[in-house]
Amino acid sequence: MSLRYALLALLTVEPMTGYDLAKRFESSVAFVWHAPDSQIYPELRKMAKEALLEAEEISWGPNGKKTQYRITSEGRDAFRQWMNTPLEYSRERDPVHLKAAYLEWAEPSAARQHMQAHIDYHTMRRAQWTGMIAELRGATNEMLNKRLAATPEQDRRRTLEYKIFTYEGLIARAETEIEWGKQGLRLIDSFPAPSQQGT
Amino acid sequence: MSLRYALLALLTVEPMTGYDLAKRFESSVAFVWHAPDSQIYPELRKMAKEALLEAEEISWGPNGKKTQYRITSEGRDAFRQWMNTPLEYSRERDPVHLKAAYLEWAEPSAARQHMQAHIDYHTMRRAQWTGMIAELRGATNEMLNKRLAATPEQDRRRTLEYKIFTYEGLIARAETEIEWGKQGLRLIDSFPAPSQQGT
DNA sequence: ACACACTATCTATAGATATAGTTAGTTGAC
DNA sequence: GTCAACTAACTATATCTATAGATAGTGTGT
Repeated sequence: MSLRYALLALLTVEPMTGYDLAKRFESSVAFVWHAPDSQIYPELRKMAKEALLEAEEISWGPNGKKTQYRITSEGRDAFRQWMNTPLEYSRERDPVHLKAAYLEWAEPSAARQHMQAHIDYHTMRRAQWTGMIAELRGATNEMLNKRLAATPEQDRRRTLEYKIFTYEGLIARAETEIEWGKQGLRLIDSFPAPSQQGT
Repeated sequence: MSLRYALLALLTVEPMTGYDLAKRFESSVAFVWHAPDSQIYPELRKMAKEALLEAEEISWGPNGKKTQYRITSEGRDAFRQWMNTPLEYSRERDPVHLKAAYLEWAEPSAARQHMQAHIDYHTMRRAQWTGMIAELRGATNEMLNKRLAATPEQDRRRTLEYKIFTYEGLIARAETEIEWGKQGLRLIDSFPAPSQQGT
């Protein structure tokens, strides 16, 4: 349901093709949303049909062409309206904690690996976010610069600060997960070798 | 993909009907997984066909009957194997942070409401987990007591500690989110009333 | 001239998930 | 006794998501 709003968000900066958007979804926006191109292309067509986007055929080389999508004012309205609508907190789906709750079923080495993987994953993500904040603060982020160029001067600080705030939240979350993972490793190591269990 | 393992996890304690499981999914396991009964019943039938579960017809009242599912040794093996398999960290899908990144599009009152809802939601969850830990420590949790009764004495501490550890992780996460939400409120309030933007 | 990586798009399929019903028996309260 | 609330289970539909692969043009280097 949020895919379309993630697309709208990106298209508020500048018109893009499905391919451009798919690439963004692999990198910059991937921090909060992921979607494969096979989901993006149909959604764009659907949104164009609903007049949230305007499709424009652009020729590319002698025989090639591509479709660029530009957000319409309806699209902007829809996005703004979504932004003003409260989120529903949907039901949890958390395989990591599901496994953690039954860790006595795993062999200690596997249990350690789960925790280590958790630590590694969130360490990697923390590094990503930290890098993003540096980019934002150093004004070296291309998307943000384009966005700021199209933003009234008095709103630029808010735009920047909200993005930094978002990444800070993600960093804080990653750090919490890393700490939890370390605590898990200590807990696993505190137990003596287990008997065969769960039969 | 994890639905079946969540079901297996519950069925390692005792045989249950689809209805029992659906109820658990609304309460105790809901902390990590949610599924409606319309997903649970077919999955149980599928698992029975794959010999992970054994279905048994039980009469209930004069005319009623129900189907109770009991985990088989193949089911236990499958669960144990899953527990020993590393998790794939799949792509993110995080509407909260998606919105946060574009908060300048929301009216300040709506932005505040987002953050307040975030704080409220995680405050509620924290209270739930805290209560669960109290139940676990006080040995007043029915499922856990049944589970422990079927666990060899020397493994009971591990079983208990892993569950507490899981909830502690969820509490830590909730607290991080609450802090982030508060920080968000402060940030929103630090800005002067915005001009109409994003046109 | 050809190989290769990249850009651009689309299709098919399977599986997961959400929402909303329908049917029918049981149990307890009034 | 009958109504309501609960137990039990199933079905249908729509949407979302993942995975995989097909097709075809572009641009660069050799």
